Amino acid sequence: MNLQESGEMYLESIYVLSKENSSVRSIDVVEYMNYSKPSVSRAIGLLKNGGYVTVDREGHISLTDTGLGIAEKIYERHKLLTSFLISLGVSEEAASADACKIEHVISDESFEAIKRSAKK
Amino acid sequence: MNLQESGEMYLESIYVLSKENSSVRSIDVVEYMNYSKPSVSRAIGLLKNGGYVTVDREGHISLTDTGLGIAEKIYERHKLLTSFLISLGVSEEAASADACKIEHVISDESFEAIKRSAKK
DNA sequence: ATTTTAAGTTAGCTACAACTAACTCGTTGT
DNA sequence: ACAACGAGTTAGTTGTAGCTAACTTAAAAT
Repeated sequence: MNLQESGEMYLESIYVLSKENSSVRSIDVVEYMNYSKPSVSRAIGLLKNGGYVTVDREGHISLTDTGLGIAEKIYERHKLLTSFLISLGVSEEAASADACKIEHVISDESFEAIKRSAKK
Repeated sequence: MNLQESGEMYLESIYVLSKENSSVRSIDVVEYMNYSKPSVSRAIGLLKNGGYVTVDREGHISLTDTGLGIAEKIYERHKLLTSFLISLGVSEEAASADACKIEHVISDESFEAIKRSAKK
């Protein structure tokens, strides 16, 4: 199973929610992402199927090692790309929205280059 | 008709091909984008329908003013984002590939900010 | 104890955008 | 004249990823 952009968004959302709350259920993802319950249900099913999350009998969603790795990577990109754009004078809202798009499509090579340049 | 990312790619391709050759037909787009003939046929139909291109009875595709405006905008983004990434030490191939993704999703605000920073 | 609510699932729809197979139709070659 | 080829279209399929409507099931409230 190869993860699509949408899968990465779900993992990132679960990751962020995990940091804010003690447990994450589908309904939390529904509210956070503003998607319908069936859309989230289906997506979580795919992520479970692909070995990116586990769901216990109470519906608590946990990231697997693989899932956590991806979520952390995307989240790091999101934060860094956002602050990079802000440093160029972009508004917070636009920076975050654009980071959200770019984080899924940029190569490791380009991301690392931006990261290096931002560190200086 | 609201233009999707794929529509922008077609317009950009037609624009680039127009600069290289005297006329552009569907088959040229097929070869350039490495898509099937029906995919290109359908896409050109949509672009024609949306007022982005015209096609004469010999199959020669021309950009309308609207289509040209979009193509130029995307192409400018492509060039600038590519050279921006290259200036950060990214390889030409990765820079171009990433620019190709980012050019469709970045906001005007962020693009202008990167443009300003690249000019210095 | 029964009703109501919350959470999740099933079924089926829509849109986008690629694909193959097979067709038309006009130009070129023999 | 007719076969072959090139360009384009039609029909139908696939995959991704949203959606609504309607269902199940378990927990909470009356």
